[in-house]
Amino acid sequence: MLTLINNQDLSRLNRQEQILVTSLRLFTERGYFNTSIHDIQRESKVSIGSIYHYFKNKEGIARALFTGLVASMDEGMDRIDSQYASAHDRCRAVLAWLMELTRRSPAVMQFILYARHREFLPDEKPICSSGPFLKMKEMVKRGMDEGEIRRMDVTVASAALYGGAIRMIHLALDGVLVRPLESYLDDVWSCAWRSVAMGGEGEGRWGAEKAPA
Amino acid sequence: MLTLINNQDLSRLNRQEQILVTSLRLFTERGYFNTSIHDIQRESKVSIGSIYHYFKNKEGIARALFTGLVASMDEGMDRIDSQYASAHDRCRAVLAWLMELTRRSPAVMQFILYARHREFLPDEKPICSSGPFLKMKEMVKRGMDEGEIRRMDVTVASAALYGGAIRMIHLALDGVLVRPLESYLDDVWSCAWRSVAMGGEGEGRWGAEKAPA
DNA sequence: GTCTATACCACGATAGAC
DNA sequence: GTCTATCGTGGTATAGAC
Repeated sequence: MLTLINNQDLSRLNRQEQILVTSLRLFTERGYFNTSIHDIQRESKVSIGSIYHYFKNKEGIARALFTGLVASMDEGMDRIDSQYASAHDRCRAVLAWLMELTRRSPAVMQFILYARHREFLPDEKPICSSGPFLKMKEMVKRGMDEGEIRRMDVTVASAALYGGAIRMIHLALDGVLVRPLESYLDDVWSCAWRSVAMGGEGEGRWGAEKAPA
Repeated sequence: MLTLINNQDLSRLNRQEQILVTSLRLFTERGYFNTSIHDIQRESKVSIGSIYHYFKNKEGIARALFTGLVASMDEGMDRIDSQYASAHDRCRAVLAWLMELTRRSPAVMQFILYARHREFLPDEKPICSSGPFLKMKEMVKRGMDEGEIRRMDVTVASAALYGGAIRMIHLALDGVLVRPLESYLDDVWSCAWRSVAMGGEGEGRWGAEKAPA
C-alpha cells in the first residue's frame, strides 16, 4: 500500500488503485466530509459506477485505505524490530522511519495520525490501539526488561519516548516548521532518550551508537 | 467560556449559551459533520429560528466555541505564568492544569486538541500557532534564557517537554488509560523534565519542588 | 467492468407568523 | 426574540445501457 501511494504516475495504476490514491489525497487535503464521490470521480477520472463497483460505499474507500496503511506500518515495525538489536536502536529507527515517511508521503502520515477516523469509521479501534502502535509500545517494554529503559509504567514511557517526535510530525504536517523535519531527528531523539533511559548523565550508557567502554 | 461549559444545568442558561453547550457536546461526541442543525435544535430545545438568530450559520457556532475556548486557555496560561517563579514550576503547572481540564471538561480538550478545525473553520490558524500554545513555548524559551533548560531549538524542547503529556491526554480522551489521567502526572512530568533539563542526574538541580542546597 | 443518468433524501438556510 | 414550515441544493447511492 505504501509503494502504491508513493507511485507518482496515476495512469499506470488500475481503476481500484486510482480510486484509492485519489481518495487519500482528497481526504487529507480537504477532509473526508468535504470530499464528495463526485470529487473523487472527477479527479480520479474513474466513473461513479466503477467506484461503486469496487467499493461498497464512500466509507468502504476510507476503510480500505485505513486498514491497508495500518498493515503497511505494521510491516515496517516488524522490519525495524528484526533489524536492530537494542531497544535504543529500534526506537530511534522508528522515529527516523516515521519522519522519513512524513517527508515522502505526508498524506499517509496525515491520514494515519491526524484524521478523526471514529467520525467516519465508527467500528474502527482508535489508532493508538492498532498494531503498529502496540508494537512501538512493545519495544519500550522489552527495553525495560533488558535494563536499557528505566522501570516505570509502559504507557508513560512510550508517551515520553515517542510523544515529542509525534508532536514534531504534527507541526511538520501543519507546515509550521522552518527546517525539514528530518533535520531535527538527532535533537528530538536525544531528548526522547534522556527522558526514559537508565542512568543519568547525558545520553547515558546507550546514548551513542557505540556504547563507551 | 470554561465556566459556562462546566455548568451542568442546561435550563439555567440563556438561549445562546444552551446552543453553545449543546453544540460542543454534539461536535465532540459525533464530530462536526455528523451533527446537523436539526440535531442541535432537538437536543438544545432551542428552535432553528433562534439558532440562526444568534449565529450566522453552523460554522459560526463552531467559531464562537473555538475562539472562546482558546481565549479561556490563554487566560489560564497567563494565570500560571504570573503564579510561578521558575520555568520548571510553570511548565509543570501547565501539565497539571491541562490534565485537570481533561478530567473536568473532556469535551473542551477534545475540541481544542483533537478536532480538525481546518476542515470546518477554513480561515483559522492551526491550533499550534494559537495564543496558549505560543505561551507554552515562550515559557520554555525563558527557561533556556534563565539556565534551567538546556540550550537547543525551542520547538524541539517544547515538543519534548509537552509531547508526552499531550499523548497521555489523547490516550485519556480515547478511553484507553486504565487509571485516571492525573494519577500519571508525576511520572509524566519526571520524564518530560529529564528530557530538557540542564544537567544530567535524576531530576537535576530543578527536579524537586525545593532545589537542593 | 465501465459508463451516464437519475432517484432520493438530508441538510443548511430562509420566510414569515406571532 | 422565538417559533414552525418550507425551500433549494448538493450529496450518496442505484438503475440500467453498453
